[in-house]
Amino acid sequence: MTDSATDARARLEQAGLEATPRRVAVLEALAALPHAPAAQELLDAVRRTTRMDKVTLYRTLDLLVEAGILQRHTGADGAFRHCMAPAGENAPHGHFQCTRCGVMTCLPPLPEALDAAALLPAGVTVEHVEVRLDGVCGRCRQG
Amino acid sequence: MTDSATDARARLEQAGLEATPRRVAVLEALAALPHAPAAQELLDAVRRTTRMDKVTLYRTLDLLVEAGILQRHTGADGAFRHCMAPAGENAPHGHFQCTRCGVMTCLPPLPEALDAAALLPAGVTVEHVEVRLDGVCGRCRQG
DNA sequence: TTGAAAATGCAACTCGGTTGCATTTGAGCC
DNA sequence: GGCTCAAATGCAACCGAGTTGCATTTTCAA
Ligand SMILES: [Mn+2]
Ligand SMILES: [Mn+2]
Ligand SMILES: [Zn+2]
Ligand SMILES: [Zn+2]
Repeated sequence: MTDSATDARARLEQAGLEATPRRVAVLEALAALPHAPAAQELLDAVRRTTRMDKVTLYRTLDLLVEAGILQRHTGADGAFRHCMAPAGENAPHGHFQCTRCGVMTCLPPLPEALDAAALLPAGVTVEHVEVRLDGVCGRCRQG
Repeated sequence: MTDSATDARARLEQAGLEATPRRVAVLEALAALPHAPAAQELLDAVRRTTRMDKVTLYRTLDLLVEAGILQRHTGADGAFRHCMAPAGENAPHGHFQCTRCGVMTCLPPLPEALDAAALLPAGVTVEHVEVRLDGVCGRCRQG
């Protein structure tokens, strides 16, 4: 049993969720990827070790987002990406997405400047802040 | 001929695009809406005055975004929204989207704090900044 | 061991958006 | 006013991400 699997189990049980093989596999695959993958890429990664239907993946992602273990972000292409929520940390972070290869990478925590709710119309409540920088990554820019 | 139609024609011709009835109708409908609609809502609005196929709308939106007349933004639900790009202004603005009714509203120009490319990995080029605040709007919050 | 609840798989479906191709429109020209 | 040809539009079929309903399997507690 790898320690990443142990970590995955710990986070699941800590959230009161059953540590099933697919859920552990999803968390392990996600931890092994250096970026925030789309569902299809994550499914491919999981399937290298575990048989899983795409419906199960989508249901698992819903569950993990609901439990606060994962964060869901909107890609410039309209497809969702998921990344690990830093454990015990609640500072939101933004993402960079390459318009050529589509890879989305996590950025360090945002400056507080964004919390400036001064911009907001009156009477609204903000639950989530999404910041995405779109451009060309080093590799696609012919690095 | 309303002056909003005249404005629409002006912007189209200024961009070197033919001012066809559908294009003018799309720009007029968009200018009349107080927010950044999804394609279906925009199509409904246009159809109150003009017969238009959804494919024509999507092609028109592509064209207007390409010409810099419209901006395209990703909604929290994965569907795109479009809003008028302020003429002659290039400061990016963010959006607020209500998680209950789905309405997306434009916000005033962003503070410069976001341009802090200090957060970025080396070798990347940023072309577009997308900022979206998700929460509950005044009306849905039972105003 | 067994029974019920939860998790998973499979097929069919929805919805936003796209593609190919036939038809119509309209600006430039006579 | 009538041609001409490219651009614009409509229609049908399609695509991919994500969802729903329901049958089957797994898990865990009694
Ligand atoms: Mn992230
Ligand atoms: Mn806007
Ligand atoms: Zn790239
Ligand atoms: Zn609302």
